[in-house]
Amino acid sequence: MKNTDKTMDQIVALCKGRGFVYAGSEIYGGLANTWDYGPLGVEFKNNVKRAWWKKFVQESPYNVGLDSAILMNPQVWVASGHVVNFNDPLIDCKGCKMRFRADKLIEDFNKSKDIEMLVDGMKNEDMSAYITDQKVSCTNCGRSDFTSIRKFNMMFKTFQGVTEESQNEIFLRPETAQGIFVQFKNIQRTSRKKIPFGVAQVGKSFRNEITPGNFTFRTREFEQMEMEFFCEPGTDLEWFAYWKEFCKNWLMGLGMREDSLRLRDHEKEELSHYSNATTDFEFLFPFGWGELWGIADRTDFDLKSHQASSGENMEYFDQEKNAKYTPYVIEPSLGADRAALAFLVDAYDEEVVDAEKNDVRVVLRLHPALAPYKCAILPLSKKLSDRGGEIYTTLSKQFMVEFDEAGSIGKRYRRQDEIGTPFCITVDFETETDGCVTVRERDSMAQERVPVEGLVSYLTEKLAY
RNA sequence: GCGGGAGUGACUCAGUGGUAGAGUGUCACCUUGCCAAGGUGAAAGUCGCGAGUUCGAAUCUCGUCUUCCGCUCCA
Repeated sequence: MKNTDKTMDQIVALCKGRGFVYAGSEIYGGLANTWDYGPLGVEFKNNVKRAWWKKFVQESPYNVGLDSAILMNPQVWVASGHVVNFNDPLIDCKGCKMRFRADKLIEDFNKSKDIEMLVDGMKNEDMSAYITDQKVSCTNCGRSDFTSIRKFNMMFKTFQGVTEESQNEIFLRPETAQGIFVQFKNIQRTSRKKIPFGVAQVGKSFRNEITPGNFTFRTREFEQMEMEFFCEPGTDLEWFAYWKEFCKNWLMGLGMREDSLRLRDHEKEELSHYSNATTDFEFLFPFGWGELWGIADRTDFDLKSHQASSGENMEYFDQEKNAKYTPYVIEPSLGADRAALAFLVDAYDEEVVDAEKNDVRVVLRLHPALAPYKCAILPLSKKLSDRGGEIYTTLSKQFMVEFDEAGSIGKRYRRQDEIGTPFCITVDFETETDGCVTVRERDSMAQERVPVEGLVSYLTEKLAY
């Protein structure tokens, strides 16, 4: 089943119906584009994050972790360029009330007139003047009568301080990366890491997106899994290629399908102000290709900015080479919610069992490492519940497992298939005499007889990744 | 913000003026002994909210809120 044959509605329905993701604040009518991860969703998303951490921190000889604060000194965002650059110049057509991004409007206008011009970096006043002078017209109604340009900063603001007079305006971080940069010296010193090394972080970020949507794909509150990899200038492109491959392998290792993924290198003109190479990992969602993972060579932009802004020396001293330099940075930045959604979409499958009876088996073919439950214990009869309960107690010390004795065995298999449980264990009447249970595998539906004593090691081996 | 849809039990919907119904799902009991839908029963909705018209509103009118899709993107 191809991803484009699926609909987001199917995914959303499954998520809500089985407790992966609910709409936020639902009893109050909701709050647009907020989502809560339910009992299965939190397991699943945690597994995604855990798998990432395992690959990028635990198993990596280069990397260490960090968990920095969401609230930071506002000066951080001045230095990073977010105060200046992280806002969109919005402009409204007075005629039809359509809203545009001023730079986009000019670009589209120029394109239609075959005018070559660099719009990026234009000041708002200049854009305003250009729009008036050139009689740039509204792409919707054709009139050229616009409001002035208003800046729309995408950072969430809040206030710190108890009394109103003492309150300081601060921001919720729009990316986790800066937390890493500002702690670069501390981390380097205390971890005794030598360049090249990386710092990984998982955490919430907030962006006041003008257009959120597509379920959990673009939300204003989201979770990132970012790494900043510090390397010697000149070796950055090499490392860029290395991490690109590394990231791809991680996705493939967790069962992402090859035809769901494509890599797109940014053109020179497309690169952001801090980058000299960027590659987007795009995933084929039911609504089309969407960015999943951005890998950027951020050069020494951030460390240099913070050094200039804070006065703190951010250089690294290479003992071996007896040289001082500001490291270059490779940043693979992945959205945890997006990654989770991508794996979910990829895994979703409908299997027609009997077309005449309209019988469809929904299977979530999740990689076992990502599945909320690793295994379900299903006693064939309620008379076997006690034995099943004992097995549950044993296994639950090692794995996230479920126990279900309600309904026919077939129905219970279906329930587990739908939430991606890779293994089901049935306790039957032979269990008492031969000490074995039947382990049934989700995708192949193959069954195997396994001794109860050997279950933990059996599953451990099966679940290793 | 603009344009267009939509709000009835958890889900899908029926009900167009006489004060709510079905299927699915959930739960209990029985049945079932390895791949859904067998039986009996139960819980669950002030029909988004407010006002108006009317003897009477889920149903008509107005307002309001929420949500979804599209538009301005890039984790």
